[in-house]
Amino acid sequence: MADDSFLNDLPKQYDHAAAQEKWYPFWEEQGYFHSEPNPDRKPYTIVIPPPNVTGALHLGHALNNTLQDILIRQKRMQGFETLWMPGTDHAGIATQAVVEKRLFLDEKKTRHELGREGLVARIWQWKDAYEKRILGQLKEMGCSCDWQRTRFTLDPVCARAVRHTFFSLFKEKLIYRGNRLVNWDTHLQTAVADDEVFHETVPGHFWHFRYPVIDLEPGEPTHVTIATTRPETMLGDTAVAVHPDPETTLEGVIAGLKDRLASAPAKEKPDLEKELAAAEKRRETHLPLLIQLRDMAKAGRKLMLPLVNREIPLVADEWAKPELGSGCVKITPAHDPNDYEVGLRCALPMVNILNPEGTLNANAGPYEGMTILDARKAVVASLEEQGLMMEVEDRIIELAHSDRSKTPIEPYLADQWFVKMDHLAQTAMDAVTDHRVRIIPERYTKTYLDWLREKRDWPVSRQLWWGHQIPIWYCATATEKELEAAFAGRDDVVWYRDEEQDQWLICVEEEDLAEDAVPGHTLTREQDVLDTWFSSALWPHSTLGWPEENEALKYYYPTSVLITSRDIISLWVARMVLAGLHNCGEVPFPDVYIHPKILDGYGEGMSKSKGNGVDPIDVMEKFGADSMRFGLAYITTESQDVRMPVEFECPHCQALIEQTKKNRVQPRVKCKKCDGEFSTQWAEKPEDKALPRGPVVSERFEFARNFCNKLWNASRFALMNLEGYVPGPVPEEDLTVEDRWILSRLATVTAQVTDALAAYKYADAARTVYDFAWNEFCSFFVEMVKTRLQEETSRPVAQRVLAHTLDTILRLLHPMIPFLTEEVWQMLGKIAPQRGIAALCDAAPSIMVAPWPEADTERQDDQIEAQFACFQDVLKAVREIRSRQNVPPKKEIEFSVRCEASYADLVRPLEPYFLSLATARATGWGPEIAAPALSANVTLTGVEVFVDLADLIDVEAEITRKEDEVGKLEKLVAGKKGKLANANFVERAPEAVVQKERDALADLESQLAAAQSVLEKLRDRK
RNA sequence: GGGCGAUUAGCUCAGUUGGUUAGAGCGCUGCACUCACAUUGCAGAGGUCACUGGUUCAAAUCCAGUAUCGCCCACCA
Repeated sequence: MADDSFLNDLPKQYDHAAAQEKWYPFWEEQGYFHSEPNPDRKPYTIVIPPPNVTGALHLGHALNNTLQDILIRQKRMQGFETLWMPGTDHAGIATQAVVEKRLFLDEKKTRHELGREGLVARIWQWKDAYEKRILGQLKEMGCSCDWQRTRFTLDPVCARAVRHTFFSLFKEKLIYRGNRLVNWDTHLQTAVADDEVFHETVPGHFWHFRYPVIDLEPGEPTHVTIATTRPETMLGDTAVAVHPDPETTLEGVIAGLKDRLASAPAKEKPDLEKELAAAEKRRETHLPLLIQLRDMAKAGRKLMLPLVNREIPLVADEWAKPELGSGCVKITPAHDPNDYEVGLRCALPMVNILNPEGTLNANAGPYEGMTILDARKAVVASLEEQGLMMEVEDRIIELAHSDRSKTPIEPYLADQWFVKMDHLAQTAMDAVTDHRVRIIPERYTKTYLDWLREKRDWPVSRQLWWGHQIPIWYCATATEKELEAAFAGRDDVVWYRDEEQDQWLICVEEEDLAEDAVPGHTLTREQDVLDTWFSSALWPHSTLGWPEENEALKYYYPTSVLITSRDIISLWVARMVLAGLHNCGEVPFPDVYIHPKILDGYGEGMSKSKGNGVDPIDVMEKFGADSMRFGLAYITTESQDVRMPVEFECPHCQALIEQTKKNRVQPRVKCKKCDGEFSTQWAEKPEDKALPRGPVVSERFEFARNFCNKLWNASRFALMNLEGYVPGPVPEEDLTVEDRWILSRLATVTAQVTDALAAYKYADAARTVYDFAWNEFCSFFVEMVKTRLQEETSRPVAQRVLAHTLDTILRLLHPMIPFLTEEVWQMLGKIAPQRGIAALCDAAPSIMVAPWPEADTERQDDQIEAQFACFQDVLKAVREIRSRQNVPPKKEIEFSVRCEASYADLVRPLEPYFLSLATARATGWGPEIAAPALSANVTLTGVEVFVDLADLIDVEAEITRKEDEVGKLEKLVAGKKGKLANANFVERAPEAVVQKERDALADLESQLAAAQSVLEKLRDRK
């Protein structure tokens, strides 16, 4: 006898917190998350996109990880040996920046006061704290990662992979060092990548000033005028450029404008005309001067750079646009990307005027030591003093800022390390074009290929302390012979001569080199660390222990799918593909699924800096992990990003306060309902921090919470009614119509959910099972089974079908709703340990390891489904009449149905259910049924439902309703008639479509006739 | 500047290869709480599918253009 005492204590509402606390540790103890290579099963592997240890997870992470766990759990149930590899990313610059910021805020200390070791130790502490928090959040979400394999991009296993990769790229000469212009973050004192730079518009000025011409000859201009938004950079100017062919270029511009004007729409013409007039005027005013200057440039003439009194050449270069400004442009190769290119083309010296921390260096002469802004003021003042300053315009400037420190970026010349991309990029492109890697949705392949096509070399060095230090040692003094002697017999050391710097670059594969590794010489190690993406690029194989040849790597690599967001397709996905191909000779994954982005109610991305970010922990506390997961899966459609309006929840009265662009950046917000105040993430002052915190939540998860609760209660009903359950096969003839209907639908739904998940159609899977569980299982099957459970004879079969159907629904939902399904599974196992209709199965000890349902296609029965649909139609008609006639719920009514005899035969077996589902009793079925004298009526296709309510009926209401119905039907009939009267349609449309329309017309006409006849009767009786 | 995507009910979204009277959830209206569930049930109202053209017997769906919004990439002395 099963112990079912727990049934008395089941709460009416699903207690998500209790279930989560109970089952996650259980799964862990059972070792279900852990995977080992198993030759008897196929592997299914996902590596987590490692979250940055900079902070806690946000809702985007919750979505990303939910989608991964859904696949992992499903595949595990399908019998794959599943590995979900978890881990975190050290996120070099981002993490160092937050820790430095904290250090300064809390202790007023800079990293220089702590030193490299001290700071790195602090960052490890930070990492430990946040890694714990991140992994904790994943566990709370129910993620079934193999925690025993947890990796960190900076741990020894990953470090070894980084060293080996760097070494082999260096050996193949795919890594080089060069003096290049980089985006310099003067605050963090490091180069940052292009993608770590954002632009912000700020008000600024556009200064026009002039440089004197040296050795002036008669008829020549005394000065050359140039303009800039950054006048202090003139200290680093090494030339002024003018276009080599201003005549043709200007003519070209004018011709182009004329062409455009000819074909432009009227509303753009005035602007174009203005532009053309300006260009033509310029031909008169500027061109002669530009030609003269060009000739002077070709003659090698020089200008005097004021303030620092340096002679600089006038050069001819196409970068100077004759149609813009004065037509001349100052060239500062060390501090501007375009000027840098000009500098290379014209072999100009590159004068760096900046110190790493953003002050001016000795090259700036009298301005040495000043900050950029101070120098700017001083330079402007000096130029004015010397009468060289012309006009000053106000101008809005798009200023580059560092994403990490939020301070302005300075273009800066520095020694940097690069990975040569031409060949590597090509391999990554080929992998996608020949479909070894498939990107889903497909449109993102364009993003991927477009970026790779540029094949821009990848700058991989960062002047940071937190990261993989570049394994290069420098030696300027040794000879090649000495190196050969020192590293004789070692194939883990290679060296090249750096001609630019006149020194040896020595790279070693694994062990660090000692200072005195080359006798008689001192080696110094490169201080820079590698770009974070360098280690992330190796993630799919480094986590499996590469370069070590081990069983896990062989078994799990390549992984099965990568699930990520679109903003890192180029940064990460492309680099993983090329690194995987380079290191392992195989793509890292055959599929890349790009999921939607979660936006707020204004259509903006969520971020901490906007204050609209939702913390998954808050969502789970309010709705439960199951609801969050289901809600996220439900919105994951292929086509679209998703808007999720967010609200503050008042901690005093739980009222929801709409988030506006205004209040979401305030440190405190007042509740509109209870007037209580609460703090937000912006609270910094003690008086704000003292207030209770108002979490940012979204009501979008409510429907999922309701669904979970519905399931919980349906399960509760089933459990409470399985008393005396005896397992056993059910003979086919014992199945009722509703049994066969639900089993048919169950087979279809099982197939649909399985197919949807295989195609990454999460929303389809979620919607399908939601509709089935709620609208078919709960609303019909459970309701209908109630009466059968009351009777001894029908009870056993009813119980078996009920248990089996619930069992299958639970398994279909488990990947999305893991905790609730396990909770019910365990209870169901106690009462009904063996389940099934034809063949019996012992319930698995956990739903996590239960087999994924197979669609029982033999049970799919269109006829039964059609029969059931008829029943549902009539039931709905009866309910509608009840409702619109305001019949009290407990009052029993009678109805009759005029229909074909065959229709009557279909529905009659289900006749008793009209009583339990609509408190209604059928008095007659068939073609001979006559309309009662006074009736409420619903007309269906070939079917009329009558309720004789004699003196209770609200005749007036029925007349109005019927009139509306007749009007509507008349319109439809007219529409159809028109369509069929169109010879074109009848001739050209496929016969089947035409026939369909004819049938529809006939049907509508009969409905109309029926409705009219009822209406007439009602009018007569009035 | 280049590319990608979106625009369907008050809100958030579905809508297969063009083909019945365009759907769901929330919200709204009415009715109903001993009987699994009020986080519920039953019923109802609510849409010129952004706009303008085109293709077609037939367009929410295909094509072109316009408008608005979002995202990515590049660039701006």
